[in-house]
Amino acid sequence: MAADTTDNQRPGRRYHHGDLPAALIRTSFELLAEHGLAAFSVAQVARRLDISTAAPYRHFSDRSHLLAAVATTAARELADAIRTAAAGAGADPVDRFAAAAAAYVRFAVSRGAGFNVIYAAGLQELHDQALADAGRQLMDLLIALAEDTGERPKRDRLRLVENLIVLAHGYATLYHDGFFARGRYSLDDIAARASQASRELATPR
Amino acid sequence: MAADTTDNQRPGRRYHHGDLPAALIRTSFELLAEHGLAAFSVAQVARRLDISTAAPYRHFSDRSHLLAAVATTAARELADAIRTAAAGAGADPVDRFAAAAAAYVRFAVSRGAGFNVIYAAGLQELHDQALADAGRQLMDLLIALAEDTGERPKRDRLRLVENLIVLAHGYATLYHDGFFARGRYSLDDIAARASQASRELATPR
DNA sequence: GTCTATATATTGATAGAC
DNA sequence: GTCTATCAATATATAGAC
Repeated sequence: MAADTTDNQRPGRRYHHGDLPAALIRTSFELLAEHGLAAFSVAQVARRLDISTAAPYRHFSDRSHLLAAVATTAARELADAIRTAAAGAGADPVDRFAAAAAAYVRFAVSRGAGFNVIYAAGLQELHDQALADAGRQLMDLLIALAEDTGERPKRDRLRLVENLIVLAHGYATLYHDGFFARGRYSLDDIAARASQASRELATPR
Repeated sequence: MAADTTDNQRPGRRYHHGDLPAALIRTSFELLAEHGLAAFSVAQVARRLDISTAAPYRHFSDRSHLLAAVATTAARELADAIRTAAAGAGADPVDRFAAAAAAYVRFAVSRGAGFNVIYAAGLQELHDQALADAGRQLMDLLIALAEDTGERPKRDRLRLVENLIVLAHGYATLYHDGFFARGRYSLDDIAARASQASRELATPR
């Protein structure tokens, strides 16, 4: 893959940052949204910030620890986005549940980070408490939204949460990977589809 | 990432193949199932086959053309698997539709290739006719299965196909990425969940 | 805290011997 | 058709100068 023109390393034009850790996390989101988790590299983050490739390692011991910080931020911001969407969807629990699915799709596509990053395989081994807590709170939020949609056995409630996650993540992933590109769907279209399918699954019958 | 112990390159133990192109495709599926599309490399395929890294390029001009051959095989075999599953599910169109979702999940997880590979962004630019045909036939099969489930406007039928794809691909992807690992779900559990959700969305209400 | 420079690994891909 | 050898990129990560 050719380097972005904005990532060219030009010695002599480097500069210092007031808050490099925050800048690293912010730029990581940009690259995740553009190229996905698989293509994420510390070196590319550094290039885009016009700093040396060594600089990030002063603040994060390795690639995984930077990604863990990104994942923690993502989990918190995603939970906020879902809370805001649910609050704006009114009083009907099914409306709120469906709004959560749309919010997930928009967040995952625009920021490049969803459950794949928050629960990424390599990050669980770090036993990062902040990440574990943020992930847990995100799950608890989704479970609460599912429970509100109707009386169900606990197992069915959990499966409803699972359905929302899979639908929203599936739409976001396939959209990012270009599967829907030839259909000329916009991000709003995709979010609406995930939302509608979640609504149908959540509606008692 | 450390190389697999089975991928160690040991000069002196190399051998020739009767049908290297077929072996390359077969081994590519193995690596896709283990590490996913993002980690796929021609070099690793060669290492596992105990051949030089140059050998594959006698049969496929570059990485993309090898992947296109893999994707074409995947599309055909996936369509076969779905046809077989539908045929074994009986006469009820909803049963057949649900069986297709389960078949997709099993295929995508066990072979490492689903819509993400068949419709991978980089492969569309090759304008490979065999791949395009195989992908089209796969889609036509899913559309036919969706149409059989009930009278619907064309737009709703297409969205039902889309829902199946997203659900099945989402379950397969998140399972492969380890999201369901801590829940101790088996592949059969995951396939059943994708199937059940597809069934609910396909059931007229 | 950031830089330069470096060590090491892996990749995609090619040239030329056999 | 396969091998050896090699090149240019790119990656992670570290040592030591400033």
